[in-house]
Amino acid sequence: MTLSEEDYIKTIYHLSSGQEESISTNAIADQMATKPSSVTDMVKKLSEKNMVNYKKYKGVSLTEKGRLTALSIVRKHRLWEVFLVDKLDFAWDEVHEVAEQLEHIKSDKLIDKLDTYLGNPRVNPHGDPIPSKEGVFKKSVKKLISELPVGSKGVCVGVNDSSVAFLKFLDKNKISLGDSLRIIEREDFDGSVSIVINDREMRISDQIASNLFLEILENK
Amino acid sequence: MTLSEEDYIKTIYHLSSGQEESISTNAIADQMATKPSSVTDMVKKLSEKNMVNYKKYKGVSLTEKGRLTALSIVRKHRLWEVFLVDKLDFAWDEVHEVAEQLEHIKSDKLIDKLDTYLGNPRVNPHGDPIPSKEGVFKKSVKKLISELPVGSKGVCVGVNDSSVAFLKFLDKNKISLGDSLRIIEREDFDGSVSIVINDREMRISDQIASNLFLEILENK
DNA sequence: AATTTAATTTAGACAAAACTAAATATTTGT
DNA sequence: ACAAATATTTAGTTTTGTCTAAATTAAATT
Ligand SMILES: [Mn+2]
Ligand SMILES: [Mn+2]
Ligand SMILES: [Mn+2]
Ligand SMILES: [Mn+2]
Repeated sequence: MTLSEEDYIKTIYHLSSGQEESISTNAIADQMATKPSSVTDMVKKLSEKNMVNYKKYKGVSLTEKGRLTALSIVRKHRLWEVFLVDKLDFAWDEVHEVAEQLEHIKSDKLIDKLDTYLGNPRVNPHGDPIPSKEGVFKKSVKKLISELPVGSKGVCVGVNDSSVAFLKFLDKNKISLGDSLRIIEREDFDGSVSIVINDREMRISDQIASNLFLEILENK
Repeated sequence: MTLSEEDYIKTIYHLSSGQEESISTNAIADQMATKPSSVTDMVKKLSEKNMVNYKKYKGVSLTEKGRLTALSIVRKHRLWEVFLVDKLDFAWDEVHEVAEQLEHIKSDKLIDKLDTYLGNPRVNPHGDPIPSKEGVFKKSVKKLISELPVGSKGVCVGVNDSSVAFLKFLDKNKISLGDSLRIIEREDFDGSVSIVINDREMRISDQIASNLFLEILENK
């Protein structure tokens, strides 16, 4: 697999987000900042190599072989991201570009040893799950805090309402995407929720709980 | 700079071993396992970019710009080798191939932080010096035991042959890089050498003496 | 259902980096 | 000095991955 082939496979994987979905030529071209005609060429080659299912004008989907290849690249990408943040002290938003290069280094031994060295992490600095060597990983499911039972644990990954007011509230209360959060108690009366976030306990209203997504880690 | 250009620059640097020497097309082709005609093409391109001085049929040498570029790649290569051995527990002879890939990762921040993380090492696991960010490095005054007179004292800093067999021999005989060593006597008949290493006297064959580098403290 | 619009593929071109075979320059040996 | 051997360059191809422009197919609108 060339670097370019790997990036295509990974993009197709991300666009189909684990599903069997058929991905369009234009969607891939947009995502990769390339031209649809280039995508057609590459997709034909990947089809020859049994990495994707492709029929003219009908879009493309990963074969099982392609899916496993994608997961192996995603595994490398996210392990390197952990390395950059945990060991080299990069900020979480600086790592993606470098990991985009490092994910293409060819050495099974390297990635095994890196995994061990990092303590076999299961998520990257953004909270995305890291597939195992065999391509198994905990599929992440994001849900609103208001929809989750007491005791749930997860990582803040998104907002439902992205109004300035809501984002300002998050800033003021030192809540950032990527923060770990646990639900301690829910008040039936008003739907307000006690949470522990970054080792700090606080109470949030139902309006807040209905606007903040948690990524829950469950077995796939 | 493309990956390929970088490998050419680095090869030219190593073949001229720091000197102003003019390097032949065939020497580069041999070293890189490629064809002389490919070298000619690349050398023309590097000349366009002011990385090398080139005149038809007269060989090639690095410009100052080319030399600094080479040193930056060597720096990355050797820092990654330290990382692989010190942090990931690779053996000496396993690191070069992976470092050959890692040296091409583009990120100044990455290599700065890696350098800090490793404790600003000045040599790689084979005892070769690591240039600073500015391209300055201590030119190694290391010599093979077989080339040194009786009475020489020094520190083991590198190996010539990094084969598994040789590294295993060193392990078995508790010889590590950093150990102090003194040459007691040399047998003319077979070139074997008596040494004192870590207050322990032993005799090593000419083959061993020809593969172990000392950094000299006193020469007498 | 016909027409317009959008998506996709094809055809032809290009740049990078490699190759082979042939031409040319340099070096070596007598 | 000159022929033979060797080194180097040139010319022409190949592969990979990209592009533009044109043709074709599919989808959306009237
Ligand atoms: Mn990333
Ligand atoms: Mn990538
Ligand atoms: Mn090396
Ligand atoms: Mn390399």
